[in-house]
Amino acid sequence: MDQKDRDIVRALQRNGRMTNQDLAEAVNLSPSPCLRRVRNLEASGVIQGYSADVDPVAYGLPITIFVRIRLERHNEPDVRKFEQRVRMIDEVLECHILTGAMDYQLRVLVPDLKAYEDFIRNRIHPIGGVASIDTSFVYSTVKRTSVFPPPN
Amino acid sequence: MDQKDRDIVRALQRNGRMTNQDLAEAVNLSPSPCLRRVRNLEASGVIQGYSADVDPVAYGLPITIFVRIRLERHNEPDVRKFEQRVRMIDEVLECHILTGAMDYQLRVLVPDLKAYEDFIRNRIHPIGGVASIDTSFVYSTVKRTSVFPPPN
DNA sequence: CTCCGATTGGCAGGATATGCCAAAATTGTA
DNA sequence: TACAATTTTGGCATATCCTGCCAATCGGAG
Repeated sequence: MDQKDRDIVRALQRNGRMTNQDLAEAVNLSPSPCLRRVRNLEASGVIQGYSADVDPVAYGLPITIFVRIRLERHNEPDVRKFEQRVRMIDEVLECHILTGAMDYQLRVLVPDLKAYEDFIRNRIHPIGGVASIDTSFVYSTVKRTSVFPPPN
Repeated sequence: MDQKDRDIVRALQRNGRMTNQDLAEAVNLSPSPCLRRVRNLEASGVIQGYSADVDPVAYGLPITIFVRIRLERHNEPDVRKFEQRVRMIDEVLECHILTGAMDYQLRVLVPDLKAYEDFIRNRIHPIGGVASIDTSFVYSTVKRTSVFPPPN
């Protein structure tokens, strides 16, 4: 993981479908060693995959919601059960554990408010053991990039 | 934006570098119309781009932070200035406006705590007009996907 | 200066993308 | 229901790109 690897990673974050030839040129390598570095980054798990960035509104999911959830009990079985169930919910694109009060923050995508009500009532509440739910709707997005900051 | 387009989108969210031939097979099309649909989705802005998914720890940015910021004044110039400055900060990968109290939520990536202190002191505070900052560190990530839920 | 390992560059064969045209399917209309 | 206009599809040929192999180069260590 040297400077050249970081250059490659950032170039592929900017455009994950650029040809290996263009990538090689962008990082001042010839195609062969460039491709080998990319394959190494993939095999070692630095590059976990590639994905299309899609406009959720155009796709039909105009409502993004950040949901913060706190559990009643923080014992192993309850935590495990909650996390396992959350992973299976398609509407949940992200779920992080935040330091502090054993809080979860979920990023949820739904087509309308009715779907969000369904999500809470039929997906979250049935899991059980939820102490509180705090809902924050995304009004608009000021910035969204997948390119990591350059290392200094 | 019919069902086939949605299938294409979700397949490319799962693997943004799959060949057009494989994609065509996955959505039951021949390569030609499949590629044309992809190009249309790109040209119409549904597919905004492609990016490599990179492990931030392996890259050297082990600390993810959600920062919630509230401004002192919500007038046009202050808001515009804040958003413009935030967009220029490399460490900020996301910035959303949350409904309710004109709050911002930022996703920030830094190598260590010192860098976060620098970020707050030298990037956020100099903007001015910030009333409060609430910091939540990500302890671990339970789920993270870029594939949208299927439409039902 | 010399040796050794790692990295690089170039080449050839195979796979993939892409533009074009005819065929098929779909939509709207009477 | 039948028909016509439009859209979408499938297949082919060419051009581009990927990828595995081998020799050449680079960078340290002794």
